[in-house]
Amino acid sequence: MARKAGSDGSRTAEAIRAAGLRLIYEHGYEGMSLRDLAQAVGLQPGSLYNHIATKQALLFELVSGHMCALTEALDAALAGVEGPLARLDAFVAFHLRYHLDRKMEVFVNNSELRSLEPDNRAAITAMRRDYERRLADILATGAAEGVFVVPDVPVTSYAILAQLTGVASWYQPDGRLNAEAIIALHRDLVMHGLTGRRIPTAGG
Amino acid sequence: MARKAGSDGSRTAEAIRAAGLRLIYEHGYEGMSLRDLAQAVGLQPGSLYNHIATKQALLFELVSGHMCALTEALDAALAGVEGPLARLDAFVAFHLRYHLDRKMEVFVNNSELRSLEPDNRAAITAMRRDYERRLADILATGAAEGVFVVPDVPVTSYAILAQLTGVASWYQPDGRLNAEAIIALHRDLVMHGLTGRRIPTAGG
DNA sequence: GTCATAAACGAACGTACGTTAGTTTTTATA
DNA sequence: TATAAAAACTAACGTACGTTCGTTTATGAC
Repeated sequence: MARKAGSDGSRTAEAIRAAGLRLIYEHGYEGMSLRDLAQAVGLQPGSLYNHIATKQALLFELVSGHMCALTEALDAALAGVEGPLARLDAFVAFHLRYHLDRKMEVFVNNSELRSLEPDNRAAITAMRRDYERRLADILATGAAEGVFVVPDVPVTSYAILAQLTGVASWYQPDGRLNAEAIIALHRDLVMHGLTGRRIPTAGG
Repeated sequence: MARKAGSDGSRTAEAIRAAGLRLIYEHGYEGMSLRDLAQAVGLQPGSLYNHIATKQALLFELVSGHMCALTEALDAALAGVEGPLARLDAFVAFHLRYHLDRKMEVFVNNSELRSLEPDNRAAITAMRRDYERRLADILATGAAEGVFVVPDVPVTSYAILAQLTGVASWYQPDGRLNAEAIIALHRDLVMHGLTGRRIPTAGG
């Protein structure tokens, strides 16, 4: 046997990325063997190299792809939203909604930074800073306008991000609370935490 | 060569645990080889087996040891503290202080649960639930007394825990803010988030 | 219809892995 | 001081790893 009937490079590449994400999520980067990955997509191990350069390159693709999509989607969600209160509200809702359905991406991004080679890790770290800066800017503006109480912008933004991102580690789509309820709960926690007073929300 | 002069079993075992924690933190459980570990403590690979049963047993020892010490220390910190406000305050301060200096333990506990064999993972998960229940109890009591606004106890406790535990991922002892400032910032965030009003603190 | 290329195959290379076994030397007990 | 136990050694077992190589078959452009 050689090339299979109906085989399509882009579809195979996508299947490799999907199975790779799942296997790294389940076993870790070092714990996933390329033989396991090949079997998951129905290939021989060597055939993977028609679609990936190295195992390390696959990890970097997965992690950087997630960061790119995340930042791009955030910018779209914040476009046209004015004022620190509304922008923070939009940030919280976006970040939660985006992370609720991507628990594998989130876990891999947080636990496998150490498995990236130095240059790759530096690139991802820069992308994370870029994303975090958008929240920090909202907090700084709100603090300057007297809307938020922010004793320290970087630490406060880390605290908020940790709280929101943490949802990905326990959320189940068929769980007790639906996504909207979870978002509302976190928005209140964050808003009250920063303003020290209850904020009336449109939803009631 | 055989047994070394001055060698002491308990001291070697402790060195193995310390080096094992660091290596798992740096390379992950699968990424740490027992040959690396042996070299880190100045032994031949086979000699490790005088002190550990298997590589898996070492991981379980590290993770469960951390959870035991954490829960025990929390109970000591909460002993005699009365009332949900004071108990939440004590919980936040304790959890942060304990995690600030243990970033390796925290990371390993959060990222290597998947590397535990099923029985071991179940045991650790039970210990985590036991710890989390203590926070949930504080929140439930506070909500019943009308001190806290808690639309959902489990999700709120996850949110608070994620926020506090996240500090371990970026904190540096020689960083810009000292531990006390970080604790104060998070205590305010949590307290205002739950009460919707500013709480005067003893420290000002 | 020809033919370059894409996409798969089977087989292997060299290395590293967790673990076991048997041996040797130090320490502690009586 | 004899001796059992502790704690190290050397050596090796069988397996699995990431990756490379040459080959084979299907696809798509002219």
